[in-house]
Amino acid sequence: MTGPRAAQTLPAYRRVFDALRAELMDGRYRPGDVLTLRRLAADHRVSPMPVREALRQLIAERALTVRPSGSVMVPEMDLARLADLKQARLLLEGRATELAALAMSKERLKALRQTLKRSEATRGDDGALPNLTQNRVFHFQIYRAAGSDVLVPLIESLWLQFGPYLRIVTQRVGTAWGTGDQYHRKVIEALTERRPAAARRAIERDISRAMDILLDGRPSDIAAWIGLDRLRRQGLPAQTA
Amino acid sequence: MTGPRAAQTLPAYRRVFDALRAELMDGRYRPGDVLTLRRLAADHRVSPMPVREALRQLIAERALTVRPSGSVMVPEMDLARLADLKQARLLLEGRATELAALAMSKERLKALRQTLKRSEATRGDDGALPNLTQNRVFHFQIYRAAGSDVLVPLIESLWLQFGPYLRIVTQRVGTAWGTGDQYHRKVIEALTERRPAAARRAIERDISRAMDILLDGRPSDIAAWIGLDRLRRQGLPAQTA
DNA sequence: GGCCTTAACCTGTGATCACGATTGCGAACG
DNA sequence: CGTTCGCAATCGTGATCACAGGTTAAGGCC
Repeated sequence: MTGPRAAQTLPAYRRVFDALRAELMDGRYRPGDVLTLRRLAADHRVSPMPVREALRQLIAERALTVRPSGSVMVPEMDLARLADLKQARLLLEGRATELAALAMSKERLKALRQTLKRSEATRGDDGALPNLTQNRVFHFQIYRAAGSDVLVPLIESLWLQFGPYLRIVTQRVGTAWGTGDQYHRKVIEALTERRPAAARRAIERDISRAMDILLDGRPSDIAAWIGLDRLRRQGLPAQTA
Repeated sequence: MTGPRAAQTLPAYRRVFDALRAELMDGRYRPGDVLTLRRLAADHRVSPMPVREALRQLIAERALTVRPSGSVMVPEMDLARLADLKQARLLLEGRATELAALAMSKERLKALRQTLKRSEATRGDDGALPNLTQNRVFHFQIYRAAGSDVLVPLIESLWLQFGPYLRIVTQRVGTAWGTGDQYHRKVIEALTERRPAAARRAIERDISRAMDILLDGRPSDIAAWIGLDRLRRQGLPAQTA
């Protein structure tokens, strides 16, 4: 278990990378969380070395940041940066959706409708996690259909950056998140009719809705989400700021 | 020389990363070049380990790709991907320039004009390398002025991707590259007058001009640039395809 | 009793080693 | 002379170890 990938086996650093990436994008980590090498190595039953390689990749994607001491943590960000991320999302995902409207095949449209159905079916389940995953699948099915191998990785980087804040959305809106499916329906409609501008506007509304919940001027929710750990790190009693 | 950064000393993997990144962006490597760990380690007088970390970051930025065997190489790309990169550049750098036109300060404008002067001064020097570097400095001075910490890294990723092909431009156009400065003058003009739309159009023309040289339907130049190594790798006699 | 010091632990960094897959070069064969 | 086979050098991967900076918490001193 040491040489290059043995036929079908992925290298250890790849497995760790994929696992962390998915967890970050689905909001399983919280801003400010510190990831230590030996801890992650023990979790994944590998030596610290493959973990280092995986973390380096995630750092390059802006999914993680390096603290002055050298340790790695999930980025914290202010409202200005979230607004910046929102604008970048509108730009890139809007364009990708336009391109998808021109290139979308019948098969992909069918698969997209199935994803929407699955999302509606899991609504109201125990946690927000399944819905978040379904939402991610929905969006990237569209973006991949755009046929741009350049845009998709850039968009993935954006999702990795706001991923740790994404769970706030589902926590806040609760069942109201189900209405997100309605935006998705509009997107599918425009894609079916091959109307790029309409599809872009629909996806922009969906993005704006989600990001505006974070930007809503109610920092108490963000504080509740990221604050616990930060307060705990500072040794203060765990009470809301 | 082993612990975390000793006050002012950057870690080894950071030094290797910065060096490789600059070399890639300025086109010092050719598409298809294979980078081996032990070779780079010897070049930078470090062990293979810091090199691995540096390469992982560059792979995540799409500046390098992993071959099936696991070794790392400078990506090769076809015209379709170059066209894709061009579109992404127009989108992201166009937007960044718009933002810069609104936020550009007098000091930054002055620095920008100095960069242009330096570029005009080095025109006709021995190699194309100084001009490429000046060109890069010029563009990123603008993009950084946009004030978006999200957009700039994405644009950097794009530059890293077409960097290995960039030298073809200067090889082809020769002294005609000097006229690139004229496009840059137009950009400065629009930025000075705070006209975002005009600034975007000007930078788009500059980008299109450079990328179109690569897309010009004359693959012989690209073949001459990337072909030597590829042919050599395939064991064929080194003659133009 | 409060504050400062100090020692032990934990962190990331980097080198070295072992292992197996890959690659390339040379020889032997067609 | 061209092709193919095989061996040897080289490659990437991953584990282990040593080291130094940073953090924490306990213990001693004022």
